[in-house]
Amino acid sequence: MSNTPFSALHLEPVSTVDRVAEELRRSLFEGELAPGTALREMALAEALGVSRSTVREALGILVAEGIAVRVPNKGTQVRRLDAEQVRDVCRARTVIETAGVRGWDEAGEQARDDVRRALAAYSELRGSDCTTAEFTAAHLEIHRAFAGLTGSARLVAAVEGLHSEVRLALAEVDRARGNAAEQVHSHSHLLDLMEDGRLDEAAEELTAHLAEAEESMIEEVGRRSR
Amino acid sequence: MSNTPFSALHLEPVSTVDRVAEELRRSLFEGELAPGTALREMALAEALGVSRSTVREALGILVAEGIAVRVPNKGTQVRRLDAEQVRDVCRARTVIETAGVRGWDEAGEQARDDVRRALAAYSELRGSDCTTAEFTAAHLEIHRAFAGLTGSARLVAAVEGLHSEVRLALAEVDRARGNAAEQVHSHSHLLDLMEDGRLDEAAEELTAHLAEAEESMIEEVGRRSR
DNA sequence: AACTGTCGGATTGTCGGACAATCCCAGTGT
DNA sequence: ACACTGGGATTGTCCGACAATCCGACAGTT
Repeated sequence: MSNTPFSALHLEPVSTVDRVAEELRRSLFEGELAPGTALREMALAEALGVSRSTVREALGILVAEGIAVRVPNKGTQVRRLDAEQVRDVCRARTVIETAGVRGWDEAGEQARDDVRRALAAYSELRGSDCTTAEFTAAHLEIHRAFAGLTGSARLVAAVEGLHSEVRLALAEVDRARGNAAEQVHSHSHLLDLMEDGRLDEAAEELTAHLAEAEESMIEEVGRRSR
Repeated sequence: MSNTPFSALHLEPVSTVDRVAEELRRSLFEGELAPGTALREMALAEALGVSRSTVREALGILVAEGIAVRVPNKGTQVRRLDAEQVRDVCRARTVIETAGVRGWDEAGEQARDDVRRALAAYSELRGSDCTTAEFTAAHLEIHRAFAGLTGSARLVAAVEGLHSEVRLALAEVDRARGNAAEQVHSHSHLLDLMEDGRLDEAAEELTAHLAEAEESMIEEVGRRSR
């Protein structure tokens, strides 16, 4: 392992395509672009001041992430989630995240600390003014940390993809914020259980938590489709 | 649910990009392109008789699937797996596939039958002449069916992505074929356990099976890097 | 000899334009 | 009410171009 004094340095490359993709994500999660909206390549290119090729590549990324769908010769549009798909997402989340929770003991100290940090950041965020999207992001960061307990970068990546879809379904929903205090308490309780080594109880609690989230998401997509 | 007499019909659209991506996959899994090989856009475009744009988009797909990596301004190359990454892949597989096995009872009859069918196809394939890649594909199909038991299409997709990396690591390995009889027996035993409702034992067995696979994969990538 | 600066070739990232294939829709005819 | 037809819009793919960046070689400095 190379142990130069610059090991911690890292420069992330940001291409135009990346910026376009990021801007689209932001717009989607913020709810500016409703599910089902057609993402025309030309229109986006002109709006963003880039070429069609660039937009096209960025759209490819969104499709790969699952937050947009591309129908051949028809175009790309913001993914539309029905109840069945929401169930699918939540089932997948439950599998991965509970695996993480159950692996608390074997997880590295680093991973465990990620959970604590994410929870702390989330509870501090409450009250301060921030976008709904930002609030959701902080919440999902906790669940990302749960996945991190598995010690598998690929499972973390998978969960991140699932979270993208969650954010899509929750875009512009304020109700998540309404019971913020309750949410913080719930997660904090979850962490306590893990710290106490009561992992099965924690997994059960997490499953219930996700089921609850699933319910409100289904309710939300139902409201939207009406 | 629309129940027309044509419900089973489905025409998959195959674009040039798709064909290029598929051809690259085939070549990778067949071991013609070793890990670390640089995938130059121009060279590929000329070799395949398509434009650079098309190749570029296809490469983007491979990158999204995780079987190639793109370094900005440097290019795309076949993913190189070290021991740590193989461990990561196998950990992820274990989490998802054991979840499927444990969910045998709740899984639909359809999903359970997929497992039986995949196993049957695998055992029939043994002995007949076929590519190593085809053999591996049939084997992984069983594991895909395990993931299918979770009832989540997204987990299945995740496992398929993982399997792509597995095939990358196993490219051109004949040893998987050597103990084919043993492999078939192992999976068949696994299915018996599930049919008997001894799910915990099955999950344990699967975990051991995957650990074994992990070991031989690590051995393989070690041999290659030497 | 080790380090630094410079140059040229190769490759990528992004752009603009082009054109056929395909799709959607409205209008027409029966 | 249904089938046909034509036009406009959009995508899929191609081509050519150029700046930015990277890599290796080579030369210069201490």
